Amino acid sequence: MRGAKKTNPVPALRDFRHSLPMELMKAREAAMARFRPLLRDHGLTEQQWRVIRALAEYGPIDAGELAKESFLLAPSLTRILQFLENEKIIRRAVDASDQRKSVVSLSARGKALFQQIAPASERLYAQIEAAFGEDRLQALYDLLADFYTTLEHEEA
Amino acid sequence: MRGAKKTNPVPALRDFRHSLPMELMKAREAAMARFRPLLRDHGLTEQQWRVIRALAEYGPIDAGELAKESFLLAPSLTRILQFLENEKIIRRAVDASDQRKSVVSLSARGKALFQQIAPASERLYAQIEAAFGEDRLQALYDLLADFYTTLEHEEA
DNA sequence: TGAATTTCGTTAACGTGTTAAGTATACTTC
DNA sequence: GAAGTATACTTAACACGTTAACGAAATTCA
Repeated sequence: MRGAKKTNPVPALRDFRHSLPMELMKAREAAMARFRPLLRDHGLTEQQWRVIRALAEYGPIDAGELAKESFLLAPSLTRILQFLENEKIIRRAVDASDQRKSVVSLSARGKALFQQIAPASERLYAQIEAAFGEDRLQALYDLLADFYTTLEHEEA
Repeated sequence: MRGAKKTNPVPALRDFRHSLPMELMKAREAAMARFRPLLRDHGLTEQQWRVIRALAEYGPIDAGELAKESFLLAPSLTRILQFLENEKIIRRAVDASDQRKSVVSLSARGKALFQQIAPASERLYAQIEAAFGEDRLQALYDLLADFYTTLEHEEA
């Protein structure tokens, strides 16, 4: 199917399978399927892990920044932070200069959890890179970045 | 903000932003953001629309096939079919030769709904194709297909 | 035939995605 | 400095994603 030339220049309706959002979803699902068991072993969801990773990289930051870095909507982040705080994986403090803001950081337990999961996560990632090829993976990254940058800067 | 790398609180992992599942998610989100308003105007979610499209293309099929074509898990499809049946957009009948199977098809109303939405959906799609470029879009399709094919045929 | 197994669809439980509305704090402006 | 506006986060409501368990019909096979 890859290089299939279309004999028909203008089909009435694009083939159902040729739906970009669906292709993106399938690719993402194929990748996530590799990570989910690892996270599950530690009682974490993919999104909770995203928050932990963001905190490990960007240190104590407020919830707004954290939402941007982990690409979560505010309501989702609220629920996730409630869970992580309950599990004592994160800590929260009100920003002294702006009491609306809540500054989030990893607790000692959160940092330990990160250290424990990160290496295995990296190994899985390396496995994917090896299977698909470093160059093609980079090409995919570049196209994806171009794609959403284009769409976001078009504003319909 | 984005570039402000502080001294690591925790030893470094691959740059957080270089997470393929997240890049795929962002690209998908950028695309879906264009379609959601249209669907919303018709009271449909993205997944409900996927089911309608699959039924429009593949005619009456059983729920199992429909789940595969629309890339939905069985429990999600069950809920969606309940909704669509309630709205009289689809019909269901038990398969005569296998009473476990439920054969689903679009009702007249469902077909009309499809005809009403499809052209606008195609226009939005053409708009994306024009903004990003037909050749690059094709390259993206190809890479994505290669990617999940590779991962699925590796089986970890 | 009859019991064990498999398959199809559903229900359940919990977490996230999405939109809208709400609350509290900060900012602006007169 | 009080009123109006904006911002940061939370809550609510509904739909889907994911996993597990369940009931009914089909299949296998003893």
